[in-house]
Amino acid sequence: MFDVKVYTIGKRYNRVGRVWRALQHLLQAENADARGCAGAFLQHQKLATIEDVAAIAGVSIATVSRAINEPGKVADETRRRVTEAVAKTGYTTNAMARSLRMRRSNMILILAPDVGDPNFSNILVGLETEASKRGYGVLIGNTQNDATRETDYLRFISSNQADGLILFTGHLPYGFGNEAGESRLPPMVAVNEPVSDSDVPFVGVDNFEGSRVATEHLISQGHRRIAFIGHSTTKAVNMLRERGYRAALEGQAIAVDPRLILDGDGTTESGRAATEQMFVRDVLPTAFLCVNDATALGVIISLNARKYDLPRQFSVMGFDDISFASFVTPSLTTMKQPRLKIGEEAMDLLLALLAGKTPEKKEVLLRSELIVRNSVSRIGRE
Amino acid sequence: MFDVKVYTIGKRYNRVGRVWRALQHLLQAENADARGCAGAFLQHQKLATIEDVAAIAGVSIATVSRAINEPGKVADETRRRVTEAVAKTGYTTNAMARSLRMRRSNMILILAPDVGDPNFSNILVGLETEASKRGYGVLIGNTQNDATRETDYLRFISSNQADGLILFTGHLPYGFGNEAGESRLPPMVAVNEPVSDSDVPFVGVDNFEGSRVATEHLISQGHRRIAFIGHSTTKAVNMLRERGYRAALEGQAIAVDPRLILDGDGTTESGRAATEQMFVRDVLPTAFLCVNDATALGVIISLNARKYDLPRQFSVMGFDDISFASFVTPSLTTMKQPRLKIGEEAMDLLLALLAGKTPEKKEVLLRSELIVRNSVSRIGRE
DNA sequence: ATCAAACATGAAAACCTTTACATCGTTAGG
DNA sequence: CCTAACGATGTAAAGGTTTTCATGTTTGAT
Repeated sequence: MFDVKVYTIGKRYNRVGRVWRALQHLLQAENADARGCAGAFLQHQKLATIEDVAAIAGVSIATVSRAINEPGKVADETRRRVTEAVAKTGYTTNAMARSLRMRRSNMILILAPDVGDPNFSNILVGLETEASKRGYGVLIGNTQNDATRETDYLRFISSNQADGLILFTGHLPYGFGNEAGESRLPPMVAVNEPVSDSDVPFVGVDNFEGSRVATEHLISQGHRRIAFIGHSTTKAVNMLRERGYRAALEGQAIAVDPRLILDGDGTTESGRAATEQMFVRDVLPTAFLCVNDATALGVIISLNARKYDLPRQFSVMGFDDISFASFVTPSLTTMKQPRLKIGEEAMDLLLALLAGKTPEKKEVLLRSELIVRNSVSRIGRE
Repeated sequence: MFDVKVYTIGKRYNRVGRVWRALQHLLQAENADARGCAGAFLQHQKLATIEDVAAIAGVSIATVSRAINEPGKVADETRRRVTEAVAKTGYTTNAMARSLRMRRSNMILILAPDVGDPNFSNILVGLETEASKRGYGVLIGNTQNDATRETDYLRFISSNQADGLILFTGHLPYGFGNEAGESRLPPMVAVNEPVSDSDVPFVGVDNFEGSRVATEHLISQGHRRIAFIGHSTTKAVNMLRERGYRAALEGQAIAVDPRLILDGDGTTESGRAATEQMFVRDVLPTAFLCVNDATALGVIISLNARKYDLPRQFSVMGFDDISFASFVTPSLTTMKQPRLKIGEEAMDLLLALLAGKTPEKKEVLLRSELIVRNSVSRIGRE
């Protein structure tokens, strides 16, 4: 009994305090107005709160909240008054309070080893576009493959500042699963590279298929001795692209010559080194299929340095279609990754996960597109 | 009197509620533990709160907060107990609650017309690195020069989700100053392009000086007839670079030939168009100073198409040193923008503004660096 | 006319911190 | 011995939402 009474008085007290505060705000707002725009750069301006709006509209804050978030649930007339009050005060929901209450920040953290990577940026644009369209914000973390930084970024997750995670890194961030309390993985989606040894959903290009198409293009131009530059036993992407290459050759009943398959880690330097090695060994192809554009560039540089006339004497094909592919001489024939689309699909998938849906597939593979430029020619005299 | 009594009881009640809740959390945590890692992907896991920590350490939540944020203010023994409790629970401060209370989110919003722009990414890396080092997070907004999107991103500012703003856009975001309540500008710093008609602090490269150095380099190679490609009456960057070009010529007492100054908006296409125009008019320079690398690329493509031997017959110089500059044939001699440094300085300045400091300068200009490659040669027979 | 269901709104709890103020014990200075 | 100052800690308010539950009102069916 006593408790109940206390309660009631407590309520009253509280309510009065709120209204009073609301009035304070209004007064301050008017003052600020009178002062003109002088305080434009002032930092801790009092912004209008939901209470100010409620006071003006003559309703409770609950109603204001509903009018904004579930317009169908309030009477037309009330909604009109609230809308008007919002306009008058310039009210915007305080996202912090909202997130605190809803335990959801509507933010996505993107972890990438290097934001400057040309392969990265357009995927990022896609991610950002889709997120923004759906009312989410995008937080970026540039890890530079540094374990400390990766761990550090997890604070965004554990402190509720981000609801989900996009991984460009190809592995789970260090720092997950160390401490008992730390082991909580947020919903996440991998992009660019699949996360090894895990069931993290992946969105990316179909590397096997793309590489097969690329090889078939070379074959269609009459090439039979096609080198593959970029063999690797560790990089998943390289392995898939090599498999596509092999599949295409086998499909056309062309024997795979192991001397035409050279190691490479996907850097320009590795492309050049591999080419030089071929000349040293004197086992030459008529066409080079490179694991990516950067490698192809190395090959082209090496061939140009040896004064070969491209693409007459050698054809070179890349993969990815990164920005400089069209600027090299000869401009690079390659497979274009649908980066924008990859970003959009990945974000879409992540938001679905956040909404509690279980995706039907753990892997979304998009088609790459053959971009014909000038680095591949029909095989001629040679 | 009565009020006071009510108050006291209210407190007790509240306090009991808190402890009870804290115990609940602990129980749940143990349960979760017992269940193993099954709930790894579970979304709304209850995380440990400051109250759990307080309960375990046997202190009040205020003390926990102090132990974490102002370690000097609590006794050694207490601090030890709190630290231990934090470790045991895996507690992380809830950033939302913290931001709400402190009215500060420790987030910076970056507004850029196109995140994919090669000029952009390394500045972004610099911005991000510095922000992260100082405990700030970085939120990106890709506006695509769309007024609607720019306005839309302001919600991050007005909803307190970001404390400051980095502008790549060269203008204030649309939507500021429209409504009475909307006119509040957060602290901001411009980068890449200064914001016209405003006193927004700018961090960037010294375009005038850089362009002067570039021109002098061409002069030092014996060139006297130097074209400037990229004249503009609207773009501040173009205007500054043209002024640097003129200053260098005048410094060496070389007359400025207006027929050698051509319009250009900084795109590759504009570089090509300008070059073609020169051949049509038959007023030819020995060297092309281009307003940026993209323009230079257009010039090179055009000259290559006309089968000129570069750099023997024409020298071409760029500005920016974007990623493909070293891959073009001939590789591009250019002025390198210290992008990482620009990003770091800009973020440093913004954080200083946020801390309430008034910067001494409204403009931080960094030196660009001459990168000598193969597109410029000493003038020879011609 | 009666009752249930539907509808519109309000009250207050909950989300989790930080911090001004109060309290209490200890120490130093007079 | 008294007081002041100080150091360590606790109490509760404040920050601005969303949402459950309760309350009162209207509608519709019987």
